[in-house]
Amino acid sequence: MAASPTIVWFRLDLRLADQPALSAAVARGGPLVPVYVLDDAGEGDWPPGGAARWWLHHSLAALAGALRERGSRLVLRRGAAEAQLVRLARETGAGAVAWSRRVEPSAREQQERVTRALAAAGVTALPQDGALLCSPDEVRTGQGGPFQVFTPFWKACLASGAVAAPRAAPRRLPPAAAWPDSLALAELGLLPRPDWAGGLAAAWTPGEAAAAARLRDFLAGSLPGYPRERDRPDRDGTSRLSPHLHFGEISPRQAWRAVHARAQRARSAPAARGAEALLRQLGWREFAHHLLWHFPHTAAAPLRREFADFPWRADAAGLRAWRRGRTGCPLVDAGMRQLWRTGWMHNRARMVVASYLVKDLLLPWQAGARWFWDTLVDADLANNTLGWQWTAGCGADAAPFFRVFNPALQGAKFDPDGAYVRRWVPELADLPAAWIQRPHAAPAGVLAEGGVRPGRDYPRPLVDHAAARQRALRALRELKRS
DNA sequence: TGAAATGTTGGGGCG
DNA sequence: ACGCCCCAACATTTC
Repeated sequence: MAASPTIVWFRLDLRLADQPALSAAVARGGPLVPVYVLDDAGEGDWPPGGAARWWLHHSLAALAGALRERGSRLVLRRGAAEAQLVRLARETGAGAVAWSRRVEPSAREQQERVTRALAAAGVTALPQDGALLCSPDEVRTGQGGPFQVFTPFWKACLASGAVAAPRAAPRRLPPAAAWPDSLALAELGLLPRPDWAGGLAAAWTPGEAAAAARLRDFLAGSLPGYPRERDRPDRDGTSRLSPHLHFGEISPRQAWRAVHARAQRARSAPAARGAEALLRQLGWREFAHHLLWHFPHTAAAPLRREFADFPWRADAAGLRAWRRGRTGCPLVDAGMRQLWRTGWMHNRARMVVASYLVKDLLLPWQAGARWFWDTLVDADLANNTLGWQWTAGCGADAAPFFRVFNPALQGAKFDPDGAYVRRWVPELADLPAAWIQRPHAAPAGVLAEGGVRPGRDYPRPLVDHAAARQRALRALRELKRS
């Protein structure tokens, strides 16, 4: 008897190569029914934000195209995943649903609802691992608990066994005998209206093929210089793989193997160091997912409970200025405007703008996390949570709260010519490098020459950094006393 | 995956 | 030649 159809429920794994859910479905031997279900309610407090929805639209388009090339299709549905999947199983006679596990709290609840609904309908659930190198329950401390410090976590991860070879994409996918109804992609309503996504489209190409090309380009060019260049927002030295990894257009193990292979071929010390540095970044992604799995409350609340009472300020105008890149602090504004325009921000700039919001403005990290969630194409709940709690000093292995970034010094170190600021804050472009990171302190003649009238062409600083730093340290002492 | 304050050292100018 | 001071460079401590 021929095997019944299998539904491949695509989630954050929008690829065909090294796709465990797809492999599991193919292994069952029957026809495949690939589906994507847009289930905003199922994402709880964190449905994808505007930039991520734009990405998702184009990634789904790419996936649908790749499926068509293999004789299949992508069915699109909207609504509660459990209801849609059960309905689709009835429509197609599917006997099983395969998917890739996720670690986000809402996604876990959604998985449980789906599993129950499928069981009730007599359909087999085939959940798979594959979004991570180290499944969260696989690595444990000596005491058997979850890790809370990166380095031992990463060591345990590396020691937990060789990374399996990624699987190639199936050449042909057995089509359904009769295709069920599908929404048109546009009906998902993922594209912004009015269309503000021009900057995103100029900066990015979503989809599995583009992800592979991005990795190839990075390996061909930037890998040896990566350890130093990755810290320079004025250079193009990062991998830019983050949105591709978030949407699963490339698997961490594909990236891992490619980076390793490239470093071995090169047999050069810089390439080897570059490979190690990039893999370490993959490690932070693993660590973030490990933490969100074991501490699901941390997307909203600090991991270190004592920080729940931190005396944050309320300052709507300050928050607004930060969001729009009008704080009067050039490196912060450059980062925030790069984010707004392209849906992405250089990691060094992320640390600086985050430190500025949390410590200079003394605003809650959750407000920053929410803005990043809405504006980043790579918005990922685990990574975003780890990053913000790291900055705010309230997370696992976090920077101590008293570690306050000085934006002008960070600018001098990592954007020494001011090229990054010039690019994203053009009203400062004619200032000399010596003053571009702190125009508020520049002599009047320098400002006049550069065509900058403080408060008119460029905002005066919201806060004086030295004073703001002292205020932040006072707030920390206040917290410690209570 | 800081920065500022504070401490130490050592070379050179100078009386 | 010597002691003294200055200060840059570096190290350590503190937030």
